[in-house]
Amino acid sequence: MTVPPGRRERKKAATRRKIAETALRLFLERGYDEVGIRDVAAEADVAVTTVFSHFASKEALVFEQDEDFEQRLRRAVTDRAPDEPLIPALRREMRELVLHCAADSAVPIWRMIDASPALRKYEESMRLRHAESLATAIAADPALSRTPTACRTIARFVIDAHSLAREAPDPDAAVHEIFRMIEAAWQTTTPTERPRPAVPARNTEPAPATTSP
Amino acid sequence: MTVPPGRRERKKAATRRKIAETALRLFLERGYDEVGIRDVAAEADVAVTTVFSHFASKEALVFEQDEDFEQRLRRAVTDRAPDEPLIPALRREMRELVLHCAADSAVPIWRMIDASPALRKYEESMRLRHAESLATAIAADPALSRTPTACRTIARFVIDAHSLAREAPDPDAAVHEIFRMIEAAWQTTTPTERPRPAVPARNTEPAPATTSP
DNA sequence: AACGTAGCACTAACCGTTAGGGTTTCAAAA
DNA sequence: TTTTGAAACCCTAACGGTTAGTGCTACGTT
Repeated sequence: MTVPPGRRERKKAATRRKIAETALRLFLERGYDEVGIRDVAAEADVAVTTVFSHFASKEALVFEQDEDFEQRLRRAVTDRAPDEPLIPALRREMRELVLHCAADSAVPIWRMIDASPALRKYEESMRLRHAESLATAIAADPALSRTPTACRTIARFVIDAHSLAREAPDPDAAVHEIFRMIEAAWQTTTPTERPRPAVPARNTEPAPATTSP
Repeated sequence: MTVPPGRRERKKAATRRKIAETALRLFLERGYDEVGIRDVAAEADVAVTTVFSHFASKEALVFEQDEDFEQRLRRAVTDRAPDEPLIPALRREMRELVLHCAADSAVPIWRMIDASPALRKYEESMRLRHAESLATAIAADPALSRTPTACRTIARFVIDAHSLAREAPDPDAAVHEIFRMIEAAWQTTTPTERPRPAVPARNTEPAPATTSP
C-alpha cells in the first residue's frame, strides 16, 4: 500500500506538477486565451501529447483540485457525526470551501476563470458531476432515506450555493442565507424519519458484515 | 417595424432555417459527433463561414429555441396576474416546459443531447444564462423585494428543476416534488414583507437611501 | 441609375485534441 | 543478473471546430 513510491511514480508526479505550475503561471501572466497548449508544452519542456496524458483538456489544467472539492463534500456527508443532521454538516464544509476560494491567493485564478467563457463552461460541467456525486452520497445514507429526486435536488442546491456565495459581496453571509433556504427545502422532504423525539433511539448496528473494503 | 419584410431578410431567414433543418436532420440520422460542420454546410449548399454567421457554434445548431425558453420563464414572472404568487406561476410554466420536452417529438433530440458531452456542456452554460436572466426578472419585481442572493438562488433552483424533472421517471410528479422544496426555500426569504404575526425583532433598515441604480 | 452594404463564398490558417508509431526507463519476474 | 513487459515519454501528422481576410453579388435606397 504505502510503500516508498518508486522512481517512476515520483518522476511522473514531478512532470505533472511541472506542467500544471507552468500552465498556471503562463495563464496568469498572459491570459488564458493568449496561451496555447503548444506554449505550455514548450515552456514545461515536454511534448504536447504528454500534457494531454496528464490532463484531459486545456481547462483541466486550471481545475486541478477538482477531485478534492468533490471528495470533501462527499465526506461531509459520509463522515459526519452519527447524530449530526445533514444540512449543518454540508453548510460547515461549504463555508470552508467558499472562504478558501474567496479569500486565499486564489483570487486571481477565479478572476481568470470568470473572464474566460471556456473556463466557465468547464466549471459548469464539473458542478454537474459534483452534484451527482453528492446526490449519490446523500441517497446512500440510510439515516436519511429520501427519494432520489429529493436527493438530487438538494445536492444541486448545495453545489449552486458554492458559486452563488463565491460571487456574492459577502460570501460568508451568503452561505448562511442560502443554507437557510436549503434547510427549509430539506425539511419538506421528511417522509420516513423520526429525528429525535422522546427516546434518542440510537440504532445499535446489529451486524456490520461489510464495512468498507 | 412590422413592415412586410424585404426579399433580403426573407432569404436570410430561409438560409438560416435551411441550415438548422439540415443540421438537425443529419445529426439525427448519423449522430452528432459523426457529422462535421463541413458536412452540414455542403448538404445545406452554403459555405462553412455562412453557417457560423448564423449560428455561434456547432452546438447552437441544436439549441435553436434557447431564447424561447429564457423568455417564457422571464414572462412567467413579469406577466403573471398581479395577485398571483411567484412560485406557483413559475411552477406552472416549468411544468409545461418539462412536459413539452419529455413528451413531444423532441425525445430523440434530447436523447442525442444526453449522448453527447459537448452538447451537455453547452446546455449547462445555457442554464447559467437562463438562471441569471430569471434572477434579474425576479429581482426587478417590486412586489417581491428579496435580496439579490435570494433571487439568484431561487432562480438557480428553478432552472435546476428543469433538468432534474426532465430526467426523472415521472417528470410531472418530479416538478411538483421539487417545487414543494422551492416553495419552502422561498418562504424563508421574507424580509421586507408582512406575512403575519409576531415580528421577530428584525432590524428595520431605517434609511434605504440608495435602492438600485 | 448609381451607390452602399448585407449576405455569402472561398481560401488558408489557428488551435485543441488524438492517432500512430517509436524510444527510453523503470520494475519485477526468470 | 538478465530478461521482459509496460509505463512514460517523444515526434509527426492529422482531424474538426472556428476565424480572418478578401472578394463578389444581389438587394434596398437615394
